Amino acid sequence: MSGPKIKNMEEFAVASGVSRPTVSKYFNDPNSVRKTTRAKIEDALDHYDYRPNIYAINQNRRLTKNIGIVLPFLSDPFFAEISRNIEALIIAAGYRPILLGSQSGSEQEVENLDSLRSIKPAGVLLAPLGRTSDKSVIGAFCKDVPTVLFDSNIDDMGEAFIGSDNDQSVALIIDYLCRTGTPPAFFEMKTPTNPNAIKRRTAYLKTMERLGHTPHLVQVEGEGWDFEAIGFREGSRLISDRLLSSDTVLCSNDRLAIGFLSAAYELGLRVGIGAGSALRVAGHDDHPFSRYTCPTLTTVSQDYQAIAKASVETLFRLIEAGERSGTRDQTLFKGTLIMRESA
Amino acid sequence: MSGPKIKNMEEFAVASGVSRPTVSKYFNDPNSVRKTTRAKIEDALDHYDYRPNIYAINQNRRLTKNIGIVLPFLSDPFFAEISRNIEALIIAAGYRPILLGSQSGSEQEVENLDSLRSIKPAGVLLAPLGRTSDKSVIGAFCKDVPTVLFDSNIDDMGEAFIGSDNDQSVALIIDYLCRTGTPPAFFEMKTPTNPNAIKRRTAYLKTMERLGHTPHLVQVEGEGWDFEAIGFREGSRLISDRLLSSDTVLCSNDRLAIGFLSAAYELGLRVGIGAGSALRVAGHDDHPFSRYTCPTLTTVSQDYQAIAKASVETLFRLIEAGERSGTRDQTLFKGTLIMRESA
DNA sequence: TTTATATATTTACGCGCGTAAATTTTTGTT
DNA sequence: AACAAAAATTTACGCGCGTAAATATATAAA
Repeated sequence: MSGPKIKNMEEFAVASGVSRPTVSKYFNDPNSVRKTTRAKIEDALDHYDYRPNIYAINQNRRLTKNIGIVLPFLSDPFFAEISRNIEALIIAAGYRPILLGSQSGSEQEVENLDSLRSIKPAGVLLAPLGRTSDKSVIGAFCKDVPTVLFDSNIDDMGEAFIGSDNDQSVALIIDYLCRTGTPPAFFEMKTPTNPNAIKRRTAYLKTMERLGHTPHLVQVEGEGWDFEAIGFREGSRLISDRLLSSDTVLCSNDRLAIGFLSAAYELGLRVGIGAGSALRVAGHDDHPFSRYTCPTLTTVSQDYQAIAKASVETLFRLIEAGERSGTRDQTLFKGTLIMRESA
Repeated sequence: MSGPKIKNMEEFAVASGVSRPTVSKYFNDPNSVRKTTRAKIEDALDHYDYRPNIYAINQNRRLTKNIGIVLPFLSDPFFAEISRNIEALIIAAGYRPILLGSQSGSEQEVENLDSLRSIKPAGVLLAPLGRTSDKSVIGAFCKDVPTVLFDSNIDDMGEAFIGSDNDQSVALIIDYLCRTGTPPAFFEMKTPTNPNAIKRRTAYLKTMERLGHTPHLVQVEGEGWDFEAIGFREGSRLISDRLLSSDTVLCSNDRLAIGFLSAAYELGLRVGIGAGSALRVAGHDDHPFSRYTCPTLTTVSQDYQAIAKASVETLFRLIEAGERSGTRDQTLFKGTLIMRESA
């Protein structure tokens, strides 16, 4: 790590006793050069610490080693967890993750794709905003850049979709709730922010019908990503005004449930499965915090790791194939029932 | 947005009827060209949609428009919130934020700085791991790249430090707790992961001494960033085994407190300020979730927005000055007492 | 050893843009 | 209308690297 400063690949080639094109080849893929040559280069590498100029590399390669990751909202623990997993896998594969969040809406989503385009990424992992996404822009982008959609599907866009099976997971928890008590009402936002909400609503209606129960949607006002606040505010209102038609509430996601539970606690309403409880509350996602609510939250887990792993692997398969497959795979992971104290 | 495809600045210059160097000047700073020229360019801009190649630009500029942001842990809600604020400010200033997390330790922190270096950033905002950071590497980095430290200080490194005043905030909440009940024990990890923990411990000891109370440190085992789990596990143990010497517990941060509260709830121990409560629990940070715990968490807030704003502004002042100031500013924001139900 | 094959070297060009210097054109002032 | 100042143009070079083609050398099999 000492020696005179190395300015560029030319100088480094001289220092290592190898020609520049060969050095270039090495950095492109260390295994593409002979063992003895590799040794020379790597020997020089820990004498002179040199790194090829990233911009010069990317300017001349048609494809970079950049992988774009576009998420609806970086601060949501679900997406934070997903992105952590995805980033680790991308780095392990020798690529560079570029993480972008579309928090302020579809304009920013478009802007994110635009700025990714100018970065010439090898591929992109996109969790679209969903309902509010600009479909035509996303469609055009997917045509130009190998893109795998995850978390939230948009029909026929991207080369594949990886997500969780909302039909299955919602049916699973409804089934459980019905077996152990009153059929649940469904607590959600009227115009939901998070991508899977509509799917879950539909799944709720379908499952209730199948089981022969009358569905009951509780659709509350609220916008943005501050779900706990919405769950708390609207939960308080529903409880105080006795607007709940069932003693069992299934929330569209755990963050709403967290707010709801907090409201119930504050109003002295006892939540849980035990005798003496007036209300059961369940969620969806197995959010990192759902095991620390009071009472702990019964929910359906999404398999974060599996979704991350499958998404990354699918994208790399796509990149390495170098061509579009023609078909569009959909992989849906099943949810698992997480039985805790709240329902 | 139509017309024939534009490949490079040369072609775009022809299309807009302006010379290439002038176009280059425009993209560098739109206000540096005459109004009529700017009009021509911007006119062409929405006919031909062209964006300069980012890699070619950055290769030739000694300084890019990239700003690095290095955080200890991206999934921690505190850092998620901080980064959201910082990113918005950087984009608003016409720069490009590059967000990196050092979750797996000091090696990754070093790697992050290394990879930032190769990106020729105009400046870097660094929230170091703290105790475990490799000081010599960080010191060398700060010499080469304009760097502002925030959240966690390392003596004499970087051009400035922005953080919160742990002495003040810890004193504030201890003062409150003492006025309203028993002096608090201090609940923390024996070898803390998060950067400010040691400062808070010291502040606790100092304040207790000043107030004439015997301090009581409750230092528990645990590693990593899963603070809620540690708070829950160790909280359960302390409560079950009656190891708490005080009926008031101040947690080193809100996430530990969240786990602790959950443990207390599960064990049927009533937490709060009201009569009939056996324990008071307080936290530190005003974590986004602390208002939804049961009971809601009394804590000291850190001014996320102020820290983000001051950090970014300090960095830009540094960048625009173009030189090192010689002095090293420290800005410490005061905490505010957030009185809720838990203490 | 000879021979076929794999790998390295030499040479040369191009990527898209920043930027400097000299020159020409435009602008605003008197 | 004349002039100085400001801005645009022309010309030319360089950044650090990818990559292609022709050639030379090293390796492994015969």
